[in-house]
Amino acid sequence: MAAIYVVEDDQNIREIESFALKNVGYEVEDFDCAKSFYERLQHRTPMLILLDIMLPDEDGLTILKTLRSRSETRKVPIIMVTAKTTEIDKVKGLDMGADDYMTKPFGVMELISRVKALLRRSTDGGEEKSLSMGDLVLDNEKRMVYIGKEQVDLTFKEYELLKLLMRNAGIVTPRDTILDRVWGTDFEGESRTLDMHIKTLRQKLKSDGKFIKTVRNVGYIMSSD
Amino acid sequence: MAAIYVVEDDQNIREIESFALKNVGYEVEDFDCAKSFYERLQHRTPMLILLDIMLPDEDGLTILKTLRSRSETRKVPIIMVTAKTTEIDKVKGLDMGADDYMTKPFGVMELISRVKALLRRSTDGGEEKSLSMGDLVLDNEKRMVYIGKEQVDLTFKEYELLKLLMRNAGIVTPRDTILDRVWGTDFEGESRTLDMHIKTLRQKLKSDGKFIKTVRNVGYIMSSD
DNA sequence: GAAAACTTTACATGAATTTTACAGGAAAAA
DNA sequence: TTTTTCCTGTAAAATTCATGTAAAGTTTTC
Repeated sequence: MAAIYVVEDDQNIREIESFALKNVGYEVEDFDCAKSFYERLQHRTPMLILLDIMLPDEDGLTILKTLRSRSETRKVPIIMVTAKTTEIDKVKGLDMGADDYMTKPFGVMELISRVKALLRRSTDGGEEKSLSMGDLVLDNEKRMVYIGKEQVDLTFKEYELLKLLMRNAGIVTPRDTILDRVWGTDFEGESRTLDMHIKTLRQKLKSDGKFIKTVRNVGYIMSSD
Repeated sequence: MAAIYVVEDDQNIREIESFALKNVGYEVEDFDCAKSFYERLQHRTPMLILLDIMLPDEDGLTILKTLRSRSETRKVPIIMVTAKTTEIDKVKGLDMGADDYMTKPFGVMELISRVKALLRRSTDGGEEKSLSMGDLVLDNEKRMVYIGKEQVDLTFKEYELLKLLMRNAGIVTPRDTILDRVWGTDFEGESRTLDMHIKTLRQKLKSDGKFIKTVRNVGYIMSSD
């Protein structure tokens, strides 16, 4: 699971935030300036960012704008944090695309509940976007399949086939149904086409290939046991 | 469907605009002065207005302000048109709430695409100021693309294509969608037009061209890995 | 009317898909 | 159990099909 990045120059506040979040199970990385934050961003994209508006080297709003313009971070939820109540209204008014705002000082509970709410919001919106089974993940947006971190290169039919099987994980999909859904209703004549694709799929999925099981005389089923 | 109103005193330009828009299927009504325009407005509200800044009887900016103050026209998308480049900056600076700006002379294709984009925007969301991926930057305000410091010269379609791909960075955009978004709904027949533009785009982006990946049987995806 | 932008045509290329042919092995029949 | 049958797995060859590319043609811009 990705981490939460805390960007805050005040050491005290940073530690409180960091501690609170770690305490409820999140992985946290913290930064005291924009520079180190940007550097880390090169290597890892967080699942949420807690961003202070006042930083020694760069204005929080500028950072926000930059993050929103980069494809890797465009969709990362961001909570802006500021000390002044007056300032927050100004910031909100600008509507720079932050997902939430908080004024310091704030309670630990408030922080946590806002983070949770935001994460819930950002994942619920993107439902059905991916399917997974164990370490096997099918990402429907990228149209890409992963075994853990490793990317698996599938052709069109292979992908459609796997998607169908994963959608129906745990229940048998008859051959006819597969041919119908993946190849189209009017696929005529007997041939080894489907078997062929199952074979290459199993091969490409390596050890995860065993998730695809043959149900003799009926079809195939995908299940993790 | 509602119409597009073209308000422009120069007969030549008015006819070109009018003709171009009608040609792609819009219903157009045109006016050579503010007076007749206002009269017509009493009876019918258009879905978009193309408004020249210089008119014989009333200043375009005044008209704009009036339109924005009336409840019936407050939300109608408006494109301001002006002859002088210097003037457009002034107008933009004032930020009177026009939705887009164009300087004469402009190409017919640009006009149509801006109209389409604006109509789409008025139903969808807004636009980003700039997009980036690695050292590749697309500046939507300057309407310009850079590889690091170096400026890349793109044609209109190339730019729109790249913008679409970058907006959807990380997710596959199907061919149909691309044709629909960049070329317009009514693009008929199979041809290699899209491939052609992809090819030149890849060429012009040099090493960054590899960010554009083809997803066989589906479309294209832009991603940095 | 020249130049630039865009589209079409025609063909090349190579990946994806299907076919063919046969091997292997589970279930059914003897 | 043994035999037979039928279904599925596999490999290699054949074919199909989507995309890439160049060049010519058309439209648009200036």
